[in-house]
Amino acid sequence: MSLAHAILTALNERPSSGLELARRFDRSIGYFWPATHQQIYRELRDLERDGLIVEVADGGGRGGKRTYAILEEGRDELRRWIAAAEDPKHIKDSLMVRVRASSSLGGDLLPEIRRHREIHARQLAEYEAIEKRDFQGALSEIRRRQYLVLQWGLHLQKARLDWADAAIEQLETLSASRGEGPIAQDPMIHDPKGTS
Amino acid sequence: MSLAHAILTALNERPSSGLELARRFDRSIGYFWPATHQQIYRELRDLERDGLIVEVADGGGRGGKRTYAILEEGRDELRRWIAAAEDPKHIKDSLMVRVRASSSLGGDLLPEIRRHREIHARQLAEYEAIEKRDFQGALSEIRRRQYLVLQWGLHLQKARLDWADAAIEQLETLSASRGEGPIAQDPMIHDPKGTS
DNA sequence: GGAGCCATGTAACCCGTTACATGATTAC
DNA sequence: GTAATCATGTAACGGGTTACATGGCTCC
Repeated sequence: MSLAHAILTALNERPSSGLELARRFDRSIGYFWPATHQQIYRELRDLERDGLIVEVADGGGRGGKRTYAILEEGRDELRRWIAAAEDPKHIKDSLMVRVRASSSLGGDLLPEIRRHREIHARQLAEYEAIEKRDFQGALSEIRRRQYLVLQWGLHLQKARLDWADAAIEQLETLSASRGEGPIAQDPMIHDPKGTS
Repeated sequence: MSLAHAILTALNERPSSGLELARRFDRSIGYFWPATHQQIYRELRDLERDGLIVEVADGGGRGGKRTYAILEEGRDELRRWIAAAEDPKHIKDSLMVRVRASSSLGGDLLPEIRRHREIHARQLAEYEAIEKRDFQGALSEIRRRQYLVLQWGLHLQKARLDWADAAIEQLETLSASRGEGPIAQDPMIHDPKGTS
């Protein structure tokens, strides 16, 4: 239920058209709430219908640029949402499921983990470049809060990188001691309490 | 597209009924691929239709327990999927969007961040308990791979905890120096290159 | 025979994904 | 005038969420 709120946040910073929002979502806000232009257009329609935003400087329908701005009702809704309690969502991570699957089925995950390692290293470098470029020296309060968001990105990518490095090391020493192949014939795994 | 694979992974470890799977998904596998019983029943139906699993020890329809086991075709599909390249998915994090929103709208996020801190501290403690209980001393290869998955859980919760602690500290020193309330009257924010 | 739980299932809705369609503007 | 790009939009599908329905078993 929060693509709407992410869009309200973006429009609260600056009135924008759908495509401008889509492009802004490729960076900054989109790092933590990605969205395609199709989703954004649908949501803009709904937000306008609900009276939280308005179209300004109308430029007609298909093909013409439509710029939207947030209304006071939209800010009210944003304030309400900021203050609301909302638990962190569980993260889906197919790589972890595959590691788990490989523990009973075998298979060489090293190339894939190395590939992910590089992706996270690149993302980390990108965040660090943003940090150097935009968050040096004395910061306004607004900027300091934006910095907090970037800091989470840095933390997350570092954690992924650390995990990948540890995993690569552990799997290399494992595969050095034997040839690859299925690890277990028996599908049952060791599970002392039957609660796995 | 990988709830099916998560279920195949679970069934490869041990044949199970729908509800047993749902319960197993509340722990272990479900930490990285959560699923409700409704999803699981739907997926079991489709997997059986596609010939990747079979019902064994049939107990009739509504109200009777149905136990499923993986077929060799299911294992083939799992092997194929383990080896396939699949990029890490972007993570949606509504707390980060709210921090960003609060940077132009104001609002006190400290209570919410403290609440999240406690949730992550509890989850970390849970993972550490599992580590102590199940991953001490010499480990089989199977168990070592399962340990890798747990290690990612530990990394992730530690990163969240660290971020929360840093955020709490920074926001406390900020709010100590002024009263709460909107930070900016002007919805436009500082954005040197217009690329935020 | 009713309360509570185990177990499977249906239905409606929302959101995200993918593929495609169409109009407007600019560059040559 | 046509190709490329900007910009908005439609349609179909699939997965996840929530609420609810139903049958069977056990305990008292």
